[in-house]
Amino acid sequence: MDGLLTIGELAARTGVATSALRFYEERGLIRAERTEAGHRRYPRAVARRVAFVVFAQRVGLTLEEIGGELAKLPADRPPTRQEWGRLSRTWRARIDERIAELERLRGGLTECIGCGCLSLDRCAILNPGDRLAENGPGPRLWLGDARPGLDRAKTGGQGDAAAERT
Amino acid sequence: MDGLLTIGELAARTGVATSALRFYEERGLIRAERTEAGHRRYPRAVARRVAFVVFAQRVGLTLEEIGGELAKLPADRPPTRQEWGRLSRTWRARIDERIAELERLRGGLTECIGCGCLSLDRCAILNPGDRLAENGPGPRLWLGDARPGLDRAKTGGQGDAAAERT
DNA sequence: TCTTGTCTTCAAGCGCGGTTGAAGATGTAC
DNA sequence: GTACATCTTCAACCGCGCTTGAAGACAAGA
Repeated sequence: MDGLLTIGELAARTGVATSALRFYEERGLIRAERTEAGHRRYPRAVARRVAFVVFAQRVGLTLEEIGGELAKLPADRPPTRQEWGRLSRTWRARIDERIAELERLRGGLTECIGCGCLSLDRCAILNPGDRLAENGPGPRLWLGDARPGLDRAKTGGQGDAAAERT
Repeated sequence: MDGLLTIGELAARTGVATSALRFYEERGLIRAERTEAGHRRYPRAVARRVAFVVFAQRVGLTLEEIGGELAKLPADRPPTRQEWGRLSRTWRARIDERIAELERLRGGLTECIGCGCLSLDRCAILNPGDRLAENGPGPRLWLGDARPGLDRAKTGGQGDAAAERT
């Protein structure tokens, strides 16, 4: 044991299933050395990367985005303070955005919905500025498009999804 | 026009694609009357339900959960203050939880990760209490299981997903 | 009347993030 | 040397939240 972990050991340490680890590798998020027999061997630093993936997912990033972030970090050593500093600033911003939105929604629970105005036309929360009908897609406007990625509670389909109505 | 909307009109008003509206109907979230020819006709109140769905998705509920919530509300009239009061209390709690988690994660950006301890074993944020390895599943522990549903950034698979490692 | 647009159903497909299972190689403990 | 656990790849499948497309009915204006 050169400080190298088998996939099972890494799974045990990180709490991430082996199938997920292989999946992450396929997606380029982590990498493994191989034994002669073709078995994966993970340097310890990989555990940090896996932890990073889990953390980032929890924050609300997609695996693709996480891959992009990971590409900025060294694969084989802990990141420097500076490297982390850059990264965490971006993340912090995204988290703040999402929190702000949740607070806005929470406010809507009493102010807008509570007052019965969930009738849509007048509702500033559900219908921010009446740009709605003109804009095309639709739910994307409130749901995802404005903030592509964060929480990705619904970046939904794939293409533009330009709805059905002309 | 009895105050009844066609599916296209409802789509235009709500910003939700007709395909999604049919999908919601299939899932029991909304209902439509039918013309002789079988075309859908929506009472105006349905627009409120659709708005509700969008709002709730944004908060982070699944369609199934939203169906449950909608079942508690009248289909044909605006909800009373009391009805809204009950509902919004539960929601507020969920939003608060999610915000709290995001704040915790944000804190981790500097306190835990920033200090380099993303080495997993000592990390209080990634590894809340070391119950991790014992508990079975794994990522579910941090990711979804604790808070089944909210934000559902990852309630992931279906069953228990008891990983691969014994 | 004819054309164009909107509606219907039904089946299939997509992106995401994996899991499951089969078939086989390898490693380890007794 | 023989079990039995762990590993490999590969293909298929899952749940979620829809979208897309085909094939056909219906509606409204010129």
